[in-house]
Formats: sequence, structure tokens, C-alpha cells
Amino acid sequence: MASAPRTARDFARIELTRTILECARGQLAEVGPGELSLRAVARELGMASSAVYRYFPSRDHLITALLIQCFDEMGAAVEAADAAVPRNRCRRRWLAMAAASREWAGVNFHEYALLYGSPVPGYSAPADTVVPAQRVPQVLLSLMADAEDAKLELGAPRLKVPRAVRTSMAPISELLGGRVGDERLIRALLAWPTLIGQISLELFGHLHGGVLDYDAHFTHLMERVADDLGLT
Amino acid sequence: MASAPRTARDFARIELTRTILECARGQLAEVGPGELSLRAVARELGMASSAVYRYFPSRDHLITALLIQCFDEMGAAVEAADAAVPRNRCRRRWLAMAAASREWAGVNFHEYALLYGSPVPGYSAPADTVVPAQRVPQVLLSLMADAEDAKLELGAPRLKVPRAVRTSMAPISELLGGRVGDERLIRALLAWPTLIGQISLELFGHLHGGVLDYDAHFTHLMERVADDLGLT
DNA sequence: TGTACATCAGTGAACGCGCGTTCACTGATGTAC
DNA sequence: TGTACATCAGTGAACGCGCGTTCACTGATGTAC
Repeated sequence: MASAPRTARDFARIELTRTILECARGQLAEVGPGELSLRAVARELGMASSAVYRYFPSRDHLITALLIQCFDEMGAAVEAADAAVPRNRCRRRWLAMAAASREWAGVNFHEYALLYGSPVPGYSAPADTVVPAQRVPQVLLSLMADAEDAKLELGAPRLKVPRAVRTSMAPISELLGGRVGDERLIRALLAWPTLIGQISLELFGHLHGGVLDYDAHFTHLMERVADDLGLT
Repeated sequence: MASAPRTARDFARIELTRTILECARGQLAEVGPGELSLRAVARELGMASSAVYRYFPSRDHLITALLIQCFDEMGAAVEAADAAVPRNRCRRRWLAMAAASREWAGVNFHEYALLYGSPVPGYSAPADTVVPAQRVPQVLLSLMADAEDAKLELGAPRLKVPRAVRTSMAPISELLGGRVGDERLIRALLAWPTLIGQISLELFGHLHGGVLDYDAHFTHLMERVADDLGLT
């Protein structure tokens, strides 16, 4: 955000920047991230395509803004679902955040593809996207920290976490201030791809013909994961 | 496959069809599936772009052929890894097929994106791709059937598989001739998105900065899944 | 409060590119007598 | 075995489209005196 909008110009600039972003976002309702076009946005807004360059210096900057917005939006949706459940009901919180993730992805198909699908051709995400991207997994991690504090029991593992794996996930462990034990942490890092993988398989058509009732199937899988996470 | 190549023309046609496909496949080494271009293939082969239409009636048909080829190639790689382990060593078979999946995906990035990433814009896969697409998951299912035959113990589940979920996965159950119990089957259907999700998260950059040693992390996660699958 | 100058939003034309697909055509390969 | 005709591979030009980005420009908005 720039400094406070004092003049009408500043105000208009902020407003139009938002409008352009909204319009680009609207295009994602119809077209994948790779097909997103500056000219189409300008066309829909009734302005010259060159005018967009006053607001975004290139298509890549527009995509970056979209990425951030979508990560934030999905993050907010998942955080809200999590927050709607009492803090000590960890199992229900997990089920809620999983369902909210899938829900958001289903409603915002291309946006989900932008976030978790194949990378956009010719585009490489800058560092600005890192923090918003962490919001959804952060919900899971916070939940696991609460489960740790509540001393929820994890099933005794057959395997200990080897040293190499522990040091490998040190950045995440530190993010949590070391409050979550390795055993619980590795379980979270297992649940995360299960959730995203299941959503992707479903949305990208890989369950077609194999699974009939997507809702029931997803819900049950997440219950299983809840068990594996030691959530009660 | 058409009937046996009797004339030189037939022979040349089969040969060139293969060459075009190979060349398109070669493009995937540099460019994502969405950017795949008929003209670029023709250019690289030194022929007029219109000539390609003698072999593939449209770009979509080319993509379909690529999809099938890639599914088959990945399927073959995973089957080979599985077959290289003694049949009764189910745990090692799972670890081998998981590693082979990730290996293939890492070496064939864009191909993996074609198979398991976002759908190609404007393209919708025809029924021909269904059977090749089943090869990889089929390896997992066969392995589970063997585990069932060997009466490998599954940890006692907290939850039974509800009726709705059982009937929902009936097509898969029937595919196995009902040889695999619900409890084991749902575990397989949980392992599958975990595997694909983990590969996607890693390749599409979502573990960046969080996990340091991708190899060690992946291997350990798959060991955990092996435990959950009741494989010893 | 009014004027002179600087800043900036938006225009419209243009550059240079690539794409999928069609079509009339030529020349080589195959087939039937 | 040789000839007449049919089939088909491959060409090159064209159609119609869309894209990202640049640039000289106009006119409106803001600022300093």
C-alpha cells in the first residue's frame, strides 16, 4: 500500500488498481491462469490496453498480485472455518479447515489451479507470495500446536523420525518455536499433501469413474487423517 | 494401431506419426503442455505446418496422443519398479513404486504437469486416456490385493467405513473383484492422494524454504504411509 | 486567489510475434486392368 | 510387364485471430510562487 491518498489522483489510482485486479480475477472464472490477458482486462474495462501499464508494469506483476490475492482469500476462508470451531476441538477444526479448503477450491477452480496446479508458463513467483502462501498450512500447524499443548495422544509410531528428516524440517519447527514435537509435526506434513492431493485429484478429474460420491469420500478420508493426526 | 504396414506409404506413415509424437514429446522438455504448438513441431521437423494435419487432425488429437504416451510411460516405470521387488515384500513394493513415481515426475516435469497438474486450457480428455491413466494407481491396488491375500494386519481403525463411502468406491472394489476389504481399500485411496500431493507440492514449489532435504523427507513420508497401509 | 509549470492518466497507432486451421496445388506412390 | 487412373503426402500462401509492450501525444490534475 502506498501512503494515504491525499489527492483525487491518488484516490483514483488506488481505486483503479483495485478495479483492474478485480477484473483480472473475474477472468479467472472463465479462463485458466495461463490464458490470462492484459488486453482482455483492458477491453472489459473499456480502456486502452496501454493504460493498464500505468498500474501494472507487466503481465507478470498482475499475476503476482492475483497470486497474493488468491492465497489471501483462500487463507482467510480457511482461517474463518477454523476460527468458527472452539479452539480446543482440534479434530473438528481440522475437518472444518479441510472442508473449507476443498469448498474454496471447488468454487474457485482456476484460482485453485493458479495456487496449487502447474506453474504459469514463463512466470516465476517472487518472494512477495511466500507469506500469503503460508496462511493455509499455517492453520494446520497452529492447530497441531494446540493439540500438542492439550497433550492429545498420538498413536505410538513404528518409526522414529530420523535425524536427517528432523533437521530437514527445522525451518517449520522453528516457525512454531519448537512447540510441536517431531512426531506430530511429521504427521502434519503428511496430512498437508493428502489434503491438497485429494482436492487436486478430484478437481482435475482423476477420481472420475472410480469414486462416485465425492463429498462422502472426501469427508471420510479427512476423518481418517484426523485419526492419524491423533485428533479427538 | 492400423493394420499391418504392407506398402512403403503405410510404413512411412507409421514412422512419421511416431516421429511427430516424439518431437512433440521433446517440446515438453522445454515448454508446458499449454504452450505446446503444432507449428513448432512442424518447424523442428522441417516440414510445412499444414503437413502435420495428415497425421493428427487437430492439436487436441496430438495432446491426447501425448497424454496416453505419458501415462503409459509413467505406468511402465512404476510397474517396473514394483516388479523388481519380490511379490511378497509388499512394503518394499510400495516404497519402490512411490519412489519411481516421484523419480519419473522429477525427470519429466512438464509431462507430470500434463498428467497431474492443471488441465490443459481448452482441452478435454477423451475416454481413450482412461485405461492408461489407471496404470499407476493399479499398481497400488494390486499390491493391496496381495497384502490382503497375505493377510497382512491393518491397525484397528477407530472408524468403520460407512455404507455411503463403501458404495461410493464400488467401481474400484469391483475392479479388484472384491478381493480387498473396505478398510484396506480406503487406506489405498488415502495413500494415493498423499503420494501425488507430495510430488506436486514438491515439484510445484510449495515446500520451498520449509523442507530442506526433499529426498529424505519424501522417503520418510512414504515409510509412514507404508505403516498406515499396514505393510510390513 | 490566480497564474505558470510540472506531473501524470489515458489514447491510439504501431511493432513484431506466434498461433490453429484451410485450401488449391504438385508430385510421388499405389492399384487395377 | 506396362499403362491409366486413383490415392495420398507434402507445399506454400493465406485467413483471422490474439497477444505483450512501446511510444509520441493530449489533456486533465496537482503544486509552487
